[in-house]
Amino acid sequence: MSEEKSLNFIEEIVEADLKSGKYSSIVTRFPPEPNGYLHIGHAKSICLNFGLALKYGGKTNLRFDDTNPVTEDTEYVDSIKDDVRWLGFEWAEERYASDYFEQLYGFAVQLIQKGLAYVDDSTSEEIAMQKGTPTQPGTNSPFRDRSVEENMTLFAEMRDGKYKDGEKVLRAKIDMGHVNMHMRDPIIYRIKHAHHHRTGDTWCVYPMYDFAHGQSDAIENITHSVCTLEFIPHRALYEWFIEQLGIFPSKQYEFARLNMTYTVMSKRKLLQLVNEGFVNGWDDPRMSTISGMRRRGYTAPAIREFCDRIGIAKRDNLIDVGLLEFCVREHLNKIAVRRMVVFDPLKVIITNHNGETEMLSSENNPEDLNAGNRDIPFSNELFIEKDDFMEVPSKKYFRLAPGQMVRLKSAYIIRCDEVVKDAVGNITELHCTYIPESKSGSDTSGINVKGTLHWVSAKHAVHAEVRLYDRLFKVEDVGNAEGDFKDHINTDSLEVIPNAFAEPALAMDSAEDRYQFLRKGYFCLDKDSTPEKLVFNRTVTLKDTWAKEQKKS
RNA sequence: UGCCCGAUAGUAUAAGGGUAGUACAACUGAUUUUGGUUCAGUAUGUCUUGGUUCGAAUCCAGGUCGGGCAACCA
Repeated sequence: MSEEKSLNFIEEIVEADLKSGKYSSIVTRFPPEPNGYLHIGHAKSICLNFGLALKYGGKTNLRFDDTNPVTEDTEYVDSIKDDVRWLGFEWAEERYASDYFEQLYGFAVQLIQKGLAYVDDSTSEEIAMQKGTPTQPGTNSPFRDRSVEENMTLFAEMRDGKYKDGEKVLRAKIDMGHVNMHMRDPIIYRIKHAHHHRTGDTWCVYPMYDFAHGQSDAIENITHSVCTLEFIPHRALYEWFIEQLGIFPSKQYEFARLNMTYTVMSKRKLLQLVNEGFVNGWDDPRMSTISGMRRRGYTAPAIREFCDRIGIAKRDNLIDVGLLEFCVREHLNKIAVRRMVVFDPLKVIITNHNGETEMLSSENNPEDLNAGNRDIPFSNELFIEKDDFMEVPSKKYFRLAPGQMVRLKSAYIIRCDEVVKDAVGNITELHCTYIPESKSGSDTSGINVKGTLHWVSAKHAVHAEVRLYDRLFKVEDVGNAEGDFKDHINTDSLEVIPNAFAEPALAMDSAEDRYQFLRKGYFCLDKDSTPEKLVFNRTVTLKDTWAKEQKKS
């Protein structure tokens, strides 16, 4: 049991900090802004942050970074909590940056008193001009040298609602010539007469991210504040505030965010897909959201496994969505019960069978014998998949063809004797004979066949709607593709089979079940399903080497 | 043209001065009452140029390439 899994660079830092005695235990946090649903990229961050605390003994807070009331909403808070729990993690404490508004305001006052912050009357355009450019230093605001007393008065008046949105801001007084743009007197408070989802109308001044995040970390004694690469330039500011305020020295570490092929990961783009009707809501099974994946039938262990396999590093990456699908199949193969469902039926008449219903037994899961067996009715009228018959079979085709034999899974071997067609020449049914001695489990026929097909008895079949999903985008790297990302949407990403034929056992299972429809893929019950009308989502297909073989020719 | 971050098979990720490994993907084959699963195997990689060293993916220097940095967003 020497599974010596190598550490990622953040684990190395944590281990070093623990070993050196800098900390005796760690505290991390997952800090979403409640302005959208969580996606698989957040899952990576969740697994990292919660995983660290789990691995090294510590705790993780869930903290909502709710400093911008105009975009945030409790709907998102609720969905985020659901998703984190569903992924299998428990937070030590549920916190909100808005819990700290009074404290944060106090920090701002401290800065003013130290002469390190000032109220600026410049317009946003003027402030942008003052910033300079990455290659040119900025210039001081004409309001930069207001007295402490004047700043105190003005800032208090801002809080009291004396000014309109945008009329004044509070800025940190650092260095307009700094090479780091974020250190050029960043805005730390702005006026927004807006209703906040938690504090209501108590406040009309709100701190900026940079003046809330690090301080919130410090308040919570976060030891390792892990975020994505784009915050690297913010680190200097993060540390500057902590130092000037003399508060707990949380440290920020950055890793590369997840990018995945054939999908988008930004909340802005996901929101657009929802608002403009390209998908049916945040939990549409084609979305990269956690809730979408959940509805699609992805399991939490599979997503956790995926996050574990992709690793943590600092270089930009584009992960093959195939790896996620692999993890999903890997888990589902172990837990899904097998059922037979025919999507595109072709009728088969067994001419030498008397038509009486015969109950056959089949294993629920060959990977897990404890899953038991279920009964399947067999009779003289069956459906098989149209794909599973070829009048003129191609070379390596070993399904049904005139004169050929195949096994029906868990039933009998049949031979195709006659192809029946309508006036136009379409195949309407097949007449076959079955080999009574070839019954599954007690086969004395001595016949060997290469193909095994799934099937259902026509008169016992239950009806179901099946929704087949494909990738939402046609190009691998959507983020770097030419033009608007919506130009690359795959318009065939949803195919609905309104009336598939399923074996009766399927009607008696529960919503939590995961299925493998034999030779078709993994499926789960959709929330639209009712006892009168079953609706299934295809979670992921089975690996299909036959399709690959066909593509070659 | 300033500053910051990065560069290892197709895609990710290890190796922390001493045999370049693992996973997914690809390809061969075996097994199979799912063209699934499982098993065995094959091919493919250190951005570049110098330097240090007995020895460099690793340390140093220059270059190249990719990404980021100027929202009253987070």
